[in-house]
Amino acid sequence: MTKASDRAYAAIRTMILSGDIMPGAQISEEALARRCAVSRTPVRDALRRLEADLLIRRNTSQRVFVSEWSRDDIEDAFDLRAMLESQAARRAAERIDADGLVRLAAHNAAMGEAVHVECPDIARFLEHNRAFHEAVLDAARSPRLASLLSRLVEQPIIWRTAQNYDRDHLRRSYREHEELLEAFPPEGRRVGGVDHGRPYPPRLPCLSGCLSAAGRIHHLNLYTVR
Amino acid sequence: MTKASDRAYAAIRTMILSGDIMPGAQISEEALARRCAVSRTPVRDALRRLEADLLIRRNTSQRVFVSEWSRDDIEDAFDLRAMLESQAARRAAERIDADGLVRLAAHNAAMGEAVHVECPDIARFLEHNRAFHEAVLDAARSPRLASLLSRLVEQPIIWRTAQNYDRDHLRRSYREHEELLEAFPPEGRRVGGVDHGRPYPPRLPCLSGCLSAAGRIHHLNLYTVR
DNA sequence: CCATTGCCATTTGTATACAATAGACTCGGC
DNA sequence: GCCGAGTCTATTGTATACAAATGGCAATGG
Repeated sequence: MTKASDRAYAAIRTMILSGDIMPGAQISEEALARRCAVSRTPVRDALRRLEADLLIRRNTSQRVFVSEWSRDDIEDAFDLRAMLESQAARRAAERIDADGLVRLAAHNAAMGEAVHVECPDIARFLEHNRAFHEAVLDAARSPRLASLLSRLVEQPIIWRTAQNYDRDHLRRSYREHEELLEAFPPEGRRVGGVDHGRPYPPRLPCLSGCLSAAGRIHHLNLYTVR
Repeated sequence: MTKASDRAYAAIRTMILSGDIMPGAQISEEALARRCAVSRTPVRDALRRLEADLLIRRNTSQRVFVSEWSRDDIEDAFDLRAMLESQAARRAAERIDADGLVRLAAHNAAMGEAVHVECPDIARFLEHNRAFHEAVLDAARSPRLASLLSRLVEQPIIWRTAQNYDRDHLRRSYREHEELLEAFPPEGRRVGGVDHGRPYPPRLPCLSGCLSAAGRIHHLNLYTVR
């Protein structure tokens, strides 16, 4: 049996990400407890975690509301994510082992397969994409970076954007992941600032996001050569 | 009367930052509750917040330990802080108002007074330094950025470093803050990508930290022209 | 009509009791 | 002596009762 607080966390998080409770809405501990069929104690626990995730906020008297997202917030979240993912890639380039490179390649290959067919398997693509990013973050070996980034990658606006990717977006992501992989030098060739004539650490790709004039996100990209 | 959970949070946090409980040590909820003279409930609350601050970690069975810091962790924390403070300064440059500029100048002036005398007032310097950074972050108007950064600025290693600044470090900080202030264009001159012949947004200073060979931090700087 | 005050309902904060669990330890069996 | 099963203890997880505080609302006075 999983813990009640974990169930509550997952349930409330899903409610927020899916838009089941609207941004700006107040949510009371008791109401959530009833919906999750647990007592207030694990709900309180879950709310603290969701607060750290920035999915909820508290007013001055500790009442809880679902976070709202202004256009400025969204741009900011993209900028921050871009910076942090770049940092992850830089660190990963210095630390990733042969195994890690294999795993990255496998995930990206699966992404390619999922999208280079008549009827793309979006769900499969997104899952391997997520795993790819997770693997890069893993190779970066920075719990702090992982902790900060996890607060950003699953924000509602980014999550919803991913749901609306079309095939071109997906192929672009795939291609850019390839570039990142090529930029990672193999293990053991990382001394003296040079890797086979190329400077080391390499000039790495970074994430990019495109915001349309209306504030709708067209393409949250992943790794793009800058 | 302040809330018990706030008191517990502050008390435990101080224990950790001051080294009163050693890094790596296990801490039980009940023991903390006794030391803080509150029940376990507010302690649990405090622990969730400290977890988000990365001051504690949990093992697989949810037991709580004070975070440990490897040299790699420390470098990483500095890099991350540098990135995030830079981002804050960039955003602040586009958003800060006349009032904000005045406040920044006042804090830096106070820092200068505190350190350009025979017997520097370190505590006063550090307080205004903190306020200066807070004001920049405030002007950046990004709750997300503020949330991420707050997880990094008060980490034990950085905190202890600040306690050991000597007068030269302090003067260097002061000077570099001046440079940052000069780089901020006044309100109303921020259109068209040019501010009186200088490109806008300006190439902004960023934070820098110096790590000695032994892993001891010599100077955590604040804003340095890059 | 508006502002102020006091009351009430709602919501969060805290303590405590008890349940569940993980890790340590003991005691046999081999 | 070593290994494993079972037990025991320390620690965390959950429910619940009650306390405190906040915000809304209505009554009252100007």
